Amino acid sequence: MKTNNLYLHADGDAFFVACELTLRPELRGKPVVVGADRGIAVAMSPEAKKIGITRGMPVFQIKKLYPEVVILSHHFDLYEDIEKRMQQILSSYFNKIEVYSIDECFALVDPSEVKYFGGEKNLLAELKREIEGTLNVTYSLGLARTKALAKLASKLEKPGGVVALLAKEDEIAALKRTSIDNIWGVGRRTIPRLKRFGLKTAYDFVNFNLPPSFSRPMFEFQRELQGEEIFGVSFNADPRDQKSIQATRTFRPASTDQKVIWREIAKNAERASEHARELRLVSNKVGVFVKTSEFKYKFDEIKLPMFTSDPGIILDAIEPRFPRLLNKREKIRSTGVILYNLTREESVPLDLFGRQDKILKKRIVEDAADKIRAKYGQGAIRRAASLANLKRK
DNA sequence: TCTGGGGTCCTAGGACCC
DNA sequence: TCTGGGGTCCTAGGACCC
Repeated sequence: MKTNNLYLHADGDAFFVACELTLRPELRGKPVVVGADRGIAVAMSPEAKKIGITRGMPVFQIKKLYPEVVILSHHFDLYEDIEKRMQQILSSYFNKIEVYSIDECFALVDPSEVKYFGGEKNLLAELKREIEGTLNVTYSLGLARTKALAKLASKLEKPGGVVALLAKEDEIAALKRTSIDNIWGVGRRTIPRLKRFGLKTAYDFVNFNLPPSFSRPMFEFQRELQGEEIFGVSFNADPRDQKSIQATRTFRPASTDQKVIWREIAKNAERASEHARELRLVSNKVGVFVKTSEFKYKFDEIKLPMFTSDPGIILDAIEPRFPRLLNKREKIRSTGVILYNLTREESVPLDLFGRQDKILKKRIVEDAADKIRAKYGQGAIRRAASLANLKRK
């Protein structure tokens, strides 16, 4: 049975800025940037884009070059709240939706639905009216035969665009208008490879005979753009199915001091394991990295002696391997800790000696610490390591 | 004093087994 | 004696995404 599914993609316009403006309407019409704490611009209002600010531009540079720009720091709770309400709106229209990221959703659109609204134009207009009326935030909408085409469609007339690609000729025109640099799934490594074959647009990509040396995802994105349904809309993932958790922080000034760097790693291990405990997940493999002031990464991976979310055990495992990430000459600007192989606590098999069991009991201590932090703030409790030095205990 | 932070999936190659 | 051909699991590293 051949169905004619359609896919909707909704993409928040300058989402973090738009969310901030719901609380600070007096800033509307001004150049506003949301900058990840003292770091780089992650979202820009159209006015800020117009004067030349781009994603990734360092905040210090923006301040210097464009003193008139308002720079806000981010508030993820607010964005998540608006995302949830967006999810509710979409759920009231469609049976199957997928929250792809904090500012993007997909929905599977049944053709009967389109009919019910009297055509795709009406459906999209109605949806847009409801979203913007309720949330006071604008989204660009794309409707097409596949996910990849819908995503391409929503990009075409950002911000605030509503683009339906139903007729074949519209689809072709849209592919021709999209540069090879802006294709979902084709990243910075692959773009130059494709350009070497003379490809310039998504249309060229769709009609290109990909050599087998390209990876599977590349073939899948290509077929999606050709109109073949490869990616379905998946129901929202349970956070407990998450496969990794990471915590990383940049610190200033960059340092070669082992104690300083270790303290940062300890803080990250605490934050990552706290997050794991919130989700009641445990890990048996940990990754640790440092980033030098030249932006060079050094990475190591360590198998843990058991499944755990205890920062003490995690730090004990990292400690002997830590010195080889450093050398005297290179300054370190940030560190990170990543927990892999996340497994639900309740599904971890107990080992022969019941060690695992003791670890889980030890969790109670950490839980108490988490509660205190929740009540009195992050600084209330810290492991000795993140306060002081290499010699813990 | 200069550039966040947090994720997923694929692949090639080695170990091991029959 | 002179080395086939699978399968599966794990790992490290790379590529992609927001």
